[in-house]
Amino acid sequence: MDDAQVREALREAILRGEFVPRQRLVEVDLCERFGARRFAVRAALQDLTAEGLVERQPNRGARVREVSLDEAIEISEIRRVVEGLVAARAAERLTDADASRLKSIGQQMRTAVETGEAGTYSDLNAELHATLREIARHEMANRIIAQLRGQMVRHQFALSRVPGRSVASLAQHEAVIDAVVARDPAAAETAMQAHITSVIEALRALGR
Amino acid sequence: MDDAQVREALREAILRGEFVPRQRLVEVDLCERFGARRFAVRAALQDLTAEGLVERQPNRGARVREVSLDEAIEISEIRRVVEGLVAARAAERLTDADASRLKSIGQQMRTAVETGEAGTYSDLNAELHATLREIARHEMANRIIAQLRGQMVRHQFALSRVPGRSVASLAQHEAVIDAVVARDPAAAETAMQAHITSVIEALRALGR
DNA sequence: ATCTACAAGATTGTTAGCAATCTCGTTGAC
DNA sequence: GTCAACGAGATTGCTAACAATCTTGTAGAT
Repeated sequence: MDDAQVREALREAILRGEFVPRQRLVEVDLCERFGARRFAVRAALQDLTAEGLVERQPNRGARVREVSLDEAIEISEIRRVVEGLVAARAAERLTDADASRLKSIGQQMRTAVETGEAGTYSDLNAELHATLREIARHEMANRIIAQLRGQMVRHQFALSRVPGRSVASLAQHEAVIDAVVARDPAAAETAMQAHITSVIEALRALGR
Repeated sequence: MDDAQVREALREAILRGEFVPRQRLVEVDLCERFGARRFAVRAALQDLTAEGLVERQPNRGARVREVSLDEAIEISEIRRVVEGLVAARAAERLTDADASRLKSIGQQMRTAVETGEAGTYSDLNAELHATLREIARHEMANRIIAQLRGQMVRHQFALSRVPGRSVASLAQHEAVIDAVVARDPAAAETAMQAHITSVIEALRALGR
């Protein structure tokens, strides 16, 4: 396994909770776990450190970096403005096929909420956001969002378990879809920002 | 010199134009240039690759990454929303001392434009943006802005040489200062976004 | 029982050198 | 003259091993 593969595998392992915040990431253990040599493991650790998923201290090795609630809120504030930009741009670039697709996702989300399928809703949530990014085709925004997402996974999990969260977010997602499909960039941006403001508020409520 | 020092030195060298876009960054030459061993140079190259300043291809080494005009425009679009967030937050968090400082910078900028000191204006421009970031204290925004800045330096240089650019931007900067000092977050955000929209337009004009 | 000192083991940081790959220049064929 | 093949040199990728640093457990003193 080369360093890019280790990096991908380790990132996924962290995102899925196999390695938890503050956990030591011992090189020799990672070599065994991923079937790689130290060279590749060290390179992967360096990259994941640059990404903010891992922290390293000289002579003391690497740990999964813990993202505080305050930091999660700041990250969400950045997401609010950047995903607002994405939504606005999607509204500008939308094709008819895109519109159909967004409507379809919206309908599936409503069904998932009505039938109480939280996992499906969560998947569709991710799919909606990804679709907007595809439509918008703003490379730099995509890069930033991808990077920030890795750091938020734990808090997102916590949020998804808040009762009523799906119901609340459904209306917001639908508003985003409606505005984008209406090809109204300003409304799309506003709707997306309102949605993520609601995420921020829910995060703040977690801290109380 | 350790890898952090090489990274800083190499970043600075790239930003100041010692190494130009597309230029090969040969490890052994960098070792000599920075008085470092290959280990440190390779680590620095890896980090600067993650930062987007350098690109590396397997077995073919590293080059200074060229940032296209299109990418510069996308970067500026991100800056527009993120620096808008910073301006709004600065407006919320401003102290009286902060206000005095911003006003002082604004006055110096006006003087620089009136006396035709483009270099001074450019420095003050950077200082204004940095001061807003200090006031806002949004760690994640600062990180993103710092990273994007490194990638924009070449296009910023091109912009600063556009005749009349300083005069045009002075009014915009003053509008930002006024809104922040007035503790009006929405106006601050709008003013900052208008300023960077103007940057984006100037960038687009460079391509024609 | 608690605290300190020390040594052993664990782990990270780095080196020197070799293997692998690419680039470029030269030569020969057409 | 152009193009292809080959070899030498340049450069990157990686290894094995050693040095440096930290952590933990044990023994001894109080």
